[in-house]
Amino acid sequence: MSERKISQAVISRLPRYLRYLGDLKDEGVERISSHDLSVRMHVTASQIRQDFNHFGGFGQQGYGYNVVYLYDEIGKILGLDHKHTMVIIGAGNLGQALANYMNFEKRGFLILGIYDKDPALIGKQVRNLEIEDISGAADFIRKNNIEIAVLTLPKAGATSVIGDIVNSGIKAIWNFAHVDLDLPDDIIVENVHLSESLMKLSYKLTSADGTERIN
Amino acid sequence: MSERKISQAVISRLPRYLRYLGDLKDEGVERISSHDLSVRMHVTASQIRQDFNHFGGFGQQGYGYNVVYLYDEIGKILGLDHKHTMVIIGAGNLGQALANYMNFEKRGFLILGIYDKDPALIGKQVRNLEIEDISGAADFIRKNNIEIAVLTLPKAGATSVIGDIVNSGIKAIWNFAHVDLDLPDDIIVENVHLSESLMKLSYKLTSADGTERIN
DNA sequence: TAGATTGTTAATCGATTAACAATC
DNA sequence: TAGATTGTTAATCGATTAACAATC
Repeated sequence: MSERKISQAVISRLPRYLRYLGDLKDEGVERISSHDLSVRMHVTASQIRQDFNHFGGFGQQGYGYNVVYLYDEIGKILGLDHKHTMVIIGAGNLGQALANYMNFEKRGFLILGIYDKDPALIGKQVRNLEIEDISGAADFIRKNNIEIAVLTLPKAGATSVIGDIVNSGIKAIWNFAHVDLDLPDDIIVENVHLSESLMKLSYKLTSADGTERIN
Repeated sequence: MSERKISQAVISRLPRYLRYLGDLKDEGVERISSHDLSVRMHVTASQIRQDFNHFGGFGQQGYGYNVVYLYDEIGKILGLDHKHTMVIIGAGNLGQALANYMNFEKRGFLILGIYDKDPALIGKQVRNLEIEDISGAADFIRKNNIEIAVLTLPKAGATSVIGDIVNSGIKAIWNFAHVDLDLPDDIIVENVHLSESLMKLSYKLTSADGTERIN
């Protein structure tokens, strides 16, 4: 808020920086220059310095960047120094897979509820949670101040459920449904459109092989 | 190949165009102008026309674009007029969720095998497939000319398995593992880094709320 | 101190938007 | 024909890269 707006491109690169710095930390590397990091990551040193300097000076002339310090700072920028609470809306295969995925918890993302409308699923145990009826989701979010709703529903289900969720005081939606959610400005949306990702792959596959389209 | 290189930004927008055109088709809309589409999609009409014109003239002055024709053409550009064969490498929660996801099949993406190294999983039925030992994956890819390997493995597993897969003649990798694969140029990679997506969401959440970082 | 490397300004490159002539 | 709307060129904007003075 106090800083100038950071571009989407820069933000998208932060998690990757964090990953490489984590690896360096694990290797016991103490400091790294933008140049050495650029070689590892296959980006320009200039971009690395520009990116970091959006958030203030993390390095030292003649020395480079302290790996642990930089790792921690980028973690803070990404909000990984706080815990975050989540519920999963839609307990199909993908919803259950996300609920079972332990690594989110390690990063401080706590899954506190999982919901579905299918009576066949309600009551089923997923990890340490029981799948509950979707009708109770909004109330749970409100009472527990849940920050993030993970939408893992089919397209049709998503649009019908979204109204309730929006009015529950949810702060962000991690959207796996194949729809563009039209939400109030103060609700954050991050989309994961798997089928679009697969189509991009298909495009590259198609344009790469010799068999050029006749039209 | 014959055309000038299309930028990544344009390619990324194609699946979204396809989705909106599919919706219009379902609504029975016969033709649409770049302006009307721009209003629906919240992009500029100029961008729409520029994007389409990378692939040739799909429209008609004074008329606009024929919805069904444009839908089909973008589908062809994305390679959705062919079938594509896939195997899933890693039969954990995410691998099984993807295997069970019916919509890929509708688009012509056929999952023909699912592999894991965990003896507890091998033999388990997932949809119409049985989880097989990972040691047989490369051979299966080679014999059946499989195009796409879906990597749904933990980081450590991914790096150890990737060598075999690369030498099997695979054409593309849909990578869900948290690593940057270092592959020969002729193998296409499309990454889906879920944890990076969640971190971006976390960033927005953190920078949006009043509690600005002290540093 | 001399060498290394940052932080930052300036130059370049590419992508988006605007404008309009071509044409259905 | 007149009106609408594309295809395409030109202008603008933003992001990336290069360069270098500041400084550890």
